[in-house]
Amino acid sequence: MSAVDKSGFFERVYDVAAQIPEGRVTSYGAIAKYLGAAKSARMVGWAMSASKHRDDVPAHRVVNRNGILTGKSHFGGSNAMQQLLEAEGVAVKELKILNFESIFWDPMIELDA
DNA sequence: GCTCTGACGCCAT
DNA sequence: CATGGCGCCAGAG
Repeated sequence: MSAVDKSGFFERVYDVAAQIPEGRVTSYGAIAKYLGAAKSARMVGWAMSASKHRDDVPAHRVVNRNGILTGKSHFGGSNAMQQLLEAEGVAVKELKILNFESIFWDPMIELDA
């Protein structure tokens, strides 16, 4: 019995998100694709909303395909998401991650799918 | 049991 | 180049 039960779709998303290194970011689509559901990027973001009560899931490190903090609105209503990213060394400009490609963490590569 | 919505992504216009 | 609509899967009403 592991600390994380990967019985459902949520747990799978949490497992990947939890492996995102500090100062790095990934996209919903990248995680979705890694899970085998490339077209279900929405499910990933949706799962994240349910992960708000989880400290193991750094949802602030997950952004959309454009590197924009789309979920910022769900992050307490303030710019908390951007603050968290900048605190980790991620440059963010107007909810847009700078050098997004440089800090992009792809599970398909890092986890070697 | 059916319908609507939803932290996205890509194609069409 | 910008805007809109459809598709995907799963939970909640």
